[in-house]
Amino acid sequence: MTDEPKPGTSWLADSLRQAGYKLTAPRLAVLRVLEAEGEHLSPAEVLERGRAIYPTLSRATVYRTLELLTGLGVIRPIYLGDGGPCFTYARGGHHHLVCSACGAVIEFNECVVGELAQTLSDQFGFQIKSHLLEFYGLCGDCQ
Amino acid sequence: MTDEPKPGTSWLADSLRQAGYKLTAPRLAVLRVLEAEGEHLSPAEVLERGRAIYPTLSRATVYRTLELLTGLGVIRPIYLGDGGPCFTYARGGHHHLVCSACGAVIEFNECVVGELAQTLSDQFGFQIKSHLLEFYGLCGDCQ
DNA sequence: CATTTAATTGAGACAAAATCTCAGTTAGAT
DNA sequence: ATCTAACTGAGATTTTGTCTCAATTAAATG
Ligand SMILES: [Zn+2]
Ligand SMILES: [Zn+2]
Ligand SMILES: [Zn+2]
Ligand SMILES: [Zn+2]
Repeated sequence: MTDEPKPGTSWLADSLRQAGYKLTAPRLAVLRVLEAEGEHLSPAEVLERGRAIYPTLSRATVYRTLELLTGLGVIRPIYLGDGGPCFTYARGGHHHLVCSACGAVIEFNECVVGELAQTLSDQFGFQIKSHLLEFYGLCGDCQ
Repeated sequence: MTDEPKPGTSWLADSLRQAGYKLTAPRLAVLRVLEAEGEHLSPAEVLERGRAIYPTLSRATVYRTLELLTGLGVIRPIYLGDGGPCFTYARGGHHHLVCSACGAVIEFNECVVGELAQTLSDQFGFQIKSHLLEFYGLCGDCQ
């Protein structure tokens, strides 16, 4: 028989477990939501989708779990200019062009911060896990 | 007689006027607050300080004015990890090291995105006015 | 497997932040 | 001076986030 895909085997779940937290059903629901679409999810969206998996999931647990994962540095909040915060994986980089006028967000891939990250790491004794590079301005349509 | 320093003569005021908006007393109060300390101001702080200048300033007007200036691309919201958004001038760059665990924010000055900005500008037809570069990780104390 | 215990939970009260409505006011054009 | 669309404050309303507490539960232990 092949190994059954145990629940709680993922980067996020491992992070929680290694930090000594319990892997409860409500938490696993939140993790599954984040893993299914780990980009730009607002707390409200996490709650809504999480309840599709675990119907009694409470708002408080969503906030508590997001806070927990943020503190562990595996996800992090960002603002996209359209209102409240949303959460994304805190791994590697996120690169956006954001239009001040219409709110459009374009993602790009070129990244130029590798060396700087190393320099800052040394200079400030900071252990860098991820970064966000955003340019603000006007998109073609809005100029 | 020398020219009296007319109200409504500033980068922010000029932006509003040129876009065809009225320069009202409540708006000027908000502008004065932003100009006095144009960094990292939350809407609540803007309201509080604005009322020291124009006592009946309303919360709604603060939000409306911040939204207006954001749409014009002269200020913009950023998230510092400590709660809600705050607003800063949308001119030049902002550079932060943010600790995921304790929320500490360190500012740095080295900037490496000039060329990339030009490239993206050309590639996407985007008119870039400002940028935000943030590194996330653990500060020396929290490692 | 049964017991134990501290971590975690949901519900709902609560607080804070943001949005909306509308009658009255005003900047700026004419 | 007049006019009018833009703008305003007050307060109702909605949305978002926090807190408390009794009940539940994961996981360690024997
Ligand atoms: Zn646009
Ligand atoms: Zn990058
Ligand atoms: Zn720290
Ligand atoms: Zn820069």
